[in-house]
Amino acid sequence: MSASTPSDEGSDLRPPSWKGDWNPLPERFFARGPLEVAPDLLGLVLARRDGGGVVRAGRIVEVEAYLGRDDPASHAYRGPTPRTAVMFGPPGRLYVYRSYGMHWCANVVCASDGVAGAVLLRALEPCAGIDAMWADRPKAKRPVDLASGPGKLCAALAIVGSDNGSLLTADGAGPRVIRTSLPPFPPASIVVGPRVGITAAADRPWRFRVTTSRHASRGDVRPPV
DNA sequence: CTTTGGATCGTCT
DNA sequence: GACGATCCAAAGG
Repeated sequence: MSASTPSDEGSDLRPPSWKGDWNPLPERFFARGPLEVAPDLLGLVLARRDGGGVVRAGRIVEVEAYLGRDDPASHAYRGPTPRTAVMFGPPGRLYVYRSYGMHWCANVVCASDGVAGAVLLRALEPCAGIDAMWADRPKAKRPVDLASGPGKLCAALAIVGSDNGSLLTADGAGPRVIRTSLPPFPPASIVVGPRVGITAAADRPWRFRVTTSRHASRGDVRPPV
Protein backbone atom coordinates (compact mmCIF):
# COMPACT_ATOMS: atom_id res chain seq x y z
CA MET A 1 0.00 0.00 0.00
CA SER A 2 1.05 3.53 -0.41
CA ALA A 3 0.64 4.35 3.27
CA SER A 4 3.95 4.71 5.03
CA THR A 5 4.96 1.44 6.60
CA PRO A 6 7.20 1.48 9.64
CA SER A 7 10.54 -0.09 9.03
CA ASP A 8 10.20 -3.62 10.27
CA GLU A 9 13.65 -4.99 9.74
CA GLY A 10 13.10 -6.75 13.03
CA SER A 11 16.64 -7.59 13.99
CA ASP A 12 17.21 -4.13 15.39
CA LEU A 13 14.23 -3.97 17.67
CA ARG A 14 14.70 -7.29 19.41
CA PRO A 15 17.83 -9.28 20.00
CA PRO A 16 18.01 -12.28 17.68
CA SER A 17 16.64 -15.36 19.37
CA TRP A 18 19.83 -17.20 20.06
CA LYS A 19 19.02 -20.67 21.35
CA GLY A 20 22.11 -20.99 23.47
CA ASP A 21 24.02 -23.20 21.05
CA TRP A 22 27.56 -23.80 22.24
CA ASN A 23 29.54 -25.21 19.33
CA PRO A 24 32.95 -23.55 19.23
CA LEU A 25 34.44 -23.53 15.76
CA PRO A 26 37.38 -25.88 15.20
CA GLU A 27 40.91 -24.72 14.60
CA ARG A 28 40.71 -25.46 10.87
CA PHE A 29 38.17 -22.64 10.49
CA PHE A 30 40.84 -20.16 11.54
CA ALA A 31 43.72 -21.83 9.71
CA ARG A 32 43.13 -19.81 6.54
CA GLY A 33 44.05 -16.36 5.35
CA PRO A 34 42.38 -13.43 7.11
CA LEU A 35 40.63 -12.41 3.89
CA GLU A 36 38.89 -15.79 3.79
CA VAL A 37 38.10 -15.95 7.49
CA ALA A 38 36.79 -12.38 7.83
CA PRO A 39 33.59 -12.65 5.76
CA ASP A 40 32.88 -16.11 7.17
CA LEU A 41 32.79 -14.66 10.68
CA LEU A 42 29.80 -12.45 9.89
CA GLY A 43 26.67 -13.97 11.37
CA LEU A 44 28.54 -16.22 13.79
CA VAL A 45 28.26 -15.56 17.50
CA LEU A 46 30.98 -14.34 19.82
CA ALA A 47 30.14 -15.55 23.30
CA ARG A 48 31.65 -15.95 26.71
CA ARG A 49 30.55 -17.47 29.99
CA ASP A 50 31.98 -15.74 32.99
CA GLY A 51 32.51 -17.18 36.42
CA GLY A 52 29.00 -16.38 37.61
CA GLY A 53 27.51 -18.41 34.80
CA VAL A 54 26.33 -15.35 32.94
CA VAL A 55 26.53 -15.82 29.18
CA ARG A 56 27.20 -12.80 27.04
CA ALA A 57 26.80 -13.26 23.30
CA GLY A 58 26.36 -11.30 20.13
CA ARG A 59 26.26 -11.87 16.41
CA ILE A 60 29.31 -10.59 14.57
CA VAL A 61 28.26 -7.88 12.10
CA GLU A 62 31.52 -6.09 11.29
CA VAL A 63 35.14 -7.19 10.97
CA GLU A 64 38.40 -6.13 9.36
CA ALA A 65 41.16 -8.33 7.97
CA TYR A 66 44.76 -7.58 8.92
CA LEU A 67 47.51 -9.44 7.14
CA GLY A 68 51.03 -9.81 8.41
CA ARG A 69 54.28 -8.81 6.83
CA ASP A 70 52.53 -7.64 3.66
CA ASP A 71 50.15 -5.24 5.36
CA PRO A 72 51.53 -1.85 6.49
CA ALA A 73 48.48 -1.34 8.70
CA SER A 74 49.01 -4.55 10.61
CA HIS A 75 50.69 -4.64 14.00
CA ALA A 76 52.63 -7.57 12.59
CA TYR A 77 54.07 -5.58 9.68
CA ARG A 78 57.49 -5.07 11.22
CA GLY A 79 57.82 -8.55 12.63
CA PRO A 80 57.05 -10.11 15.96
CA THR A 81 57.34 -8.13 19.18
CA PRO A 82 56.27 -9.02 22.70
CA ARG A 83 52.92 -7.39 22.06
CA THR A 84 52.21 -9.11 18.75
CA ALA A 85 53.62 -12.55 19.53
CA VAL A 86 50.17 -14.14 19.59
CA MET A 87 49.53 -13.03 16.01
CA PHE A 88 52.52 -15.10 14.90
CA GLY A 89 51.40 -18.17 16.81
CA PRO A 90 48.85 -20.87 15.98
CA PRO A 91 45.39 -19.91 14.72
CA GLY A 92 42.24 -19.91 16.80
CA ARG A 93 43.52 -17.65 19.58
CA LEU A 94 42.48 -14.18 20.62
CA TYR A 95 44.89 -11.30 20.09
CA VAL A 96 43.98 -8.49 22.51
CA TYR A 97 45.74 -5.16 22.56
CA ARG A 98 45.25 -1.80 24.19
CA SER A 99 44.17 1.06 21.99
CA TYR A 100 44.89 4.70 22.72
CA GLY A 101 45.92 3.79 26.23
CA MET A 102 42.30 3.26 27.22
CA HIS A 103 40.39 0.65 25.27
CA TRP A 104 40.82 -3.03 24.54
CA CYS A 105 40.48 -4.41 21.03
CA ALA A 106 40.21 -8.08 20.09
CA ASN A 107 41.29 -10.02 17.03
CA VAL A 108 40.86 -13.61 15.93
CA VAL A 109 44.25 -15.04 14.97
CA CYS A 110 44.27 -16.72 11.54
CA ALA A 111 46.71 -18.39 9.15
CA SER A 112 49.21 -20.99 10.29
CA ASP A 113 51.68 -21.15 13.14
CA GLY A 114 54.54 -18.81 12.32
CA VAL A 115 52.53 -16.72 9.84
CA ALA A 116 50.89 -13.54 11.13
CA GLY A 117 47.28 -12.73 10.26
CA ALA A 118 44.22 -11.67 12.17
CA VAL A 119 40.67 -10.39 11.95
CA LEU A 120 39.66 -7.45 14.11
CA LEU A 121 36.21 -7.87 15.67
CA ARG A 122 34.50 -4.51 15.21
CA ALA A 123 30.81 -4.84 16.04
CA LEU A 124 28.23 -7.19 17.53
CA GLU A 125 24.48 -7.42 17.60
CA PRO A 126 23.87 -8.34 21.27
CA CYS A 127 21.98 -11.62 21.79
CA ALA A 128 22.42 -12.61 25.43
CA GLY A 129 23.71 -11.18 28.69
CA ILE A 130 22.49 -7.76 27.68
CA ASP A 131 22.02 -6.60 31.28
CA ALA A 132 25.67 -7.39 31.96
CA MET A 133 26.65 -5.51 28.83
CA TRP A 134 24.80 -2.39 29.98
CA ALA A 135 26.57 -2.63 33.32
CA ASP A 136 29.97 -2.66 31.62
CA ARG A 137 28.98 0.01 29.08
CA PRO A 138 27.63 2.74 31.38
CA LYS A 139 28.00 5.42 28.74
CA ALA A 140 25.88 3.61 26.18
CA LYS A 141 22.55 5.29 25.57
CA ARG A 142 20.89 3.02 23.03
CA PRO A 143 21.17 -0.71 22.37
CA VAL A 144 23.10 -0.05 19.20
CA ASP A 145 25.76 1.68 21.31
CA LEU A 146 26.54 -1.45 23.31
CA ALA A 147 29.02 -3.11 20.97
CA SER A 148 29.20 -0.99 17.81
CA GLY A 149 32.96 -0.54 17.75
CA PRO A 150 36.02 -2.59 18.64
CA GLY A 151 36.52 -0.96 22.04
CA LYS A 152 32.85 -1.11 22.90
CA LEU A 153 32.68 -4.74 21.84
CA CYS A 154 35.42 -5.70 24.27
CA ALA A 155 33.80 -3.81 27.12
CA ALA A 156 30.43 -5.44 26.39
CA LEU A 157 31.94 -8.93 26.50
CA ALA A 158 34.35 -8.07 29.33
CA ILE A 159 37.36 -8.87 27.17
CA VAL A 160 40.56 -7.51 28.75
CA GLY A 161 44.29 -7.88 28.39
CA SER A 162 44.41 -11.14 30.31
CA ASP A 163 42.32 -12.70 27.52
CA ASN A 164 45.22 -12.22 25.12
CA GLY A 165 46.23 -15.58 23.67
CA SER A 166 43.19 -17.43 24.97
CA LEU A 167 42.09 -20.46 22.97
CA LEU A 168 38.87 -19.86 21.06
CA THR A 169 38.32 -23.48 20.12
CA ALA A 170 38.18 -25.00 23.59
CA ASP A 171 35.08 -26.06 25.44
CA GLY A 172 34.27 -24.27 28.66
CA ALA A 173 34.29 -20.67 29.74
CA GLY A 174 36.10 -17.84 28.02
CA PRO A 175 35.61 -16.10 24.71
CA ARG A 176 34.46 -18.41 21.91
CA VAL A 177 33.32 -18.14 18.31
CA ILE A 178 30.22 -20.26 17.91
CA ARG A 179 28.23 -21.59 15.00
CA THR A 180 24.55 -21.33 15.83
CA SER A 181 21.18 -22.20 14.42
CA LEU A 182 20.56 -18.57 13.53
CA PRO A 183 20.14 -18.16 9.78
CA PRO A 184 23.23 -16.72 8.08
CA PHE A 185 23.22 -13.25 6.63
CA PRO A 186 22.55 -13.37 2.88
CA PRO A 187 25.68 -12.66 0.84
CA ALA A 188 23.98 -9.65 -0.73
CA SER A 189 23.79 -7.98 2.69
CA ILE A 190 27.56 -8.05 3.12
CA VAL A 191 29.49 -5.02 1.91
CA VAL A 192 33.21 -4.48 1.61
CA GLY A 193 35.04 -1.22 2.13
CA PRO A 194 38.20 0.43 3.42
CA ARG A 195 39.33 -0.18 6.96
CA VAL A 196 38.62 2.43 9.61
CA GLY A 197 41.02 4.50 11.66
CA ILE A 198 44.27 3.72 9.89
CA THR A 199 46.58 5.84 7.80
CA ALA A 200 48.78 3.19 6.17
CA ALA A 201 47.20 1.08 3.41
CA ALA A 202 43.94 2.92 3.98
CA ASP A 203 42.78 2.10 0.46
CA ARG A 204 42.64 -1.66 0.82
CA PRO A 205 39.00 -2.81 0.98
CA TRP A 206 39.40 -5.26 3.82
CA ARG A 207 36.51 -4.24 6.00
CA PHE A 208 33.43 -6.48 5.89
CA ARG A 209 30.10 -5.49 7.35
CA VAL A 210 26.45 -6.43 7.32
CA THR A 211 24.53 -3.53 5.86
CA THR A 212 21.16 -4.64 7.20
CA SER A 213 22.31 -4.38 10.81
CA ARG A 214 22.37 -1.02 12.50
CA HIS A 215 24.70 -2.38 15.12
CA ALA A 216 27.74 -1.91 12.92
CA SER A 217 30.07 0.93 13.84
CA ARG A 218 30.04 4.18 11.96
CA GLY A 219 32.98 5.05 9.83
CA ASP A 220 32.09 4.65 6.19
CA VAL A 221 34.90 6.61 4.70
CA ARG A 222 34.27 9.46 2.33
CA PRO A 223 34.70 8.70 -1.35
CA PRO A 224 38.19 9.42 -2.68
CA VAL A 225 38.67 12.95 -3.99
C1' DC B 1 22.57 14.80 11.46
C1' DT B 2 28.05 16.24 11.29
C1' DT B 3 32.43 17.96 12.94
C1' DT B 4 35.93 18.75 16.39
C1' DG B 5 39.02 18.18 20.15
C1' DG B 6 40.41 15.93 24.48
C1' DA B 7 41.43 11.83 27.20
C1' DT B 8 45.42 8.70 28.21
C1' DC B 9 49.44 5.39 28.17
C1' DG B 10 51.76 1.18 26.14
C1' DT B 11 54.69 0.38 22.40
C1' DC B 12 58.30 1.08 19.36
C1' DT B 13 61.80 4.52 17.26
C1' DG C 1 59.49 11.36 22.24
C1' DA C 2 55.65 10.45 18.97
C1' DC C 3 51.93 7.99 17.74
C1' DG C 4 48.02 5.37 17.59
C1' DA C 5 43.31 -0.86 14.34
C1' DT C 6 39.06 4.54 19.78
C1' DC C 7 35.37 6.74 22.28
C1' DC C 8 32.78 10.49 23.94
C1' DA C 9 30.85 15.04 24.82
C1' DA C 10 30.00 19.37 23.06
C1' DA C 11 28.79 22.52 19.58
C1' DG C 12 26.92 23.76 15.07
C1' DG C 13 23.37 22.87 10.88
